[in-house]
Amino acid sequence: MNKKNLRDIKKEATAFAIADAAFELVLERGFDGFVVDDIVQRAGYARRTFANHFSCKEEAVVMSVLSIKGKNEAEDLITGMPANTPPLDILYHLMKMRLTTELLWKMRKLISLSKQNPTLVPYMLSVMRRLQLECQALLGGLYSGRYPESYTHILAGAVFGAVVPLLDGSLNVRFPDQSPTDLPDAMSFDQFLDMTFDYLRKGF
Amino acid sequence: MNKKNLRDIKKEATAFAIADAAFELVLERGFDGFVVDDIVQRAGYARRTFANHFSCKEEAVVMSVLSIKGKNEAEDLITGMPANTPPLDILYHLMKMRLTTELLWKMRKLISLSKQNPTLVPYMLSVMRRLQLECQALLGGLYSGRYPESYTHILAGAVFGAVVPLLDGSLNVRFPDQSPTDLPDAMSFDQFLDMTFDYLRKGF
DNA sequence: TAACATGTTGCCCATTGTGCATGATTGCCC
DNA sequence: GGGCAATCATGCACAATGGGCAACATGTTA
Repeated sequence: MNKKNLRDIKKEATAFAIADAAFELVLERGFDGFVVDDIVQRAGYARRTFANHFSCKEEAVVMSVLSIKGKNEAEDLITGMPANTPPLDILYHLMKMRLTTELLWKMRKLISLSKQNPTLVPYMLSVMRRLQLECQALLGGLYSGRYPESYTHILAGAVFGAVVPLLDGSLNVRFPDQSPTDLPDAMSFDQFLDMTFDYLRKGF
Repeated sequence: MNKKNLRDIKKEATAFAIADAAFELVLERGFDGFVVDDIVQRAGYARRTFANHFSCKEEAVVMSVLSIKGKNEAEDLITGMPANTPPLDILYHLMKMRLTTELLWKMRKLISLSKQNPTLVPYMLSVMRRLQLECQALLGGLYSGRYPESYTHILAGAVFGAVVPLLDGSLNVRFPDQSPTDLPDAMSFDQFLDMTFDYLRKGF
């Protein structure tokens, strides 16, 4: 789609190699337990290369959630659906496809890290927005002309905006990797998603 | 409400003094045209104090939009409305009250600055989230018990999420301080807001 | 294959982040 | 009002970071 040059593939690979190393380190030592040199040493790159891809440690740590490959599957799903499927339904399946168990697990880890390190929060929001732009691009390409551009943008914004409250942990939601017995009074992530889309479908 | 100590008031004052100085400088010289020392020198504080309030230059620059006082008026508006007003309508008036012309003017400036300096984007998102949390708190306090907490959170998330697409300038919307003749084919911000709430009210 | 474009690296240094200690200001309780 | 506790602003010192520049390595294109 957007990436095809071998050069671009390698560039993306180094970025994710560094980001993954950063995520490993933050799990092992906590956010204050390592420096940029530790990241690039583990990933096998130079410190200067780090600055070519990320503006700070926070960004690298958080970007690792995007290294999870759910994008291609999402594209296949989209193209396989009836052409008259409403955008909201497309987006529902897109969310369930893109927000894999592994991605949500990483998210949950980053959420708990954000409690101790609030500097992570802006970059968490940034990652959510990246996911949103991905979905918008898929939606826009599929519905080009049939819906005004503002419609898909507002819809995607509302969907992701509704999910963002999970970032501060204020909602009692159990993520897919958590045991139901751990959080007996929490609703599951799937239930939360269904409820959210129900609101959006029927109106508030 | 949450702030009443003289100490807290002073602390908030220094933060906004620094943030306002940062915003002045970014308008005068562009984001790369000044350093933290320039900010604190203009505001009359020490560099160490800057670090007590902000984690980086980006954060200081964008936080200046929150220095605009629209919060108290918003609270008064809320308490003056009928008790059975639906949350969506409350939120509509809250948005029109809180997103003043001056705030939107600053936002537009920061949006154009973000084109040249993408590092600003995460902190722009963070500011939007701060505004969202403000509104959630007002809503939550007003409706405590009558609606589930998840409802107000999802609603506020959807509303602000729908507004966020304005941040990348992908939507052709004319801000209140712009002349209609400048952007003949753009919809006004008020029209955009009305359209957004119409979607949210009736469902997608 | 040759010219070109771009990613990676090392070097260098201005800028930044932060732990710690200190004085000044404010909150609180008697 | 007086005294103690909490915390804000500040200075210092030093590690950590960001980014310009130039060299080299690798992919791209004609």
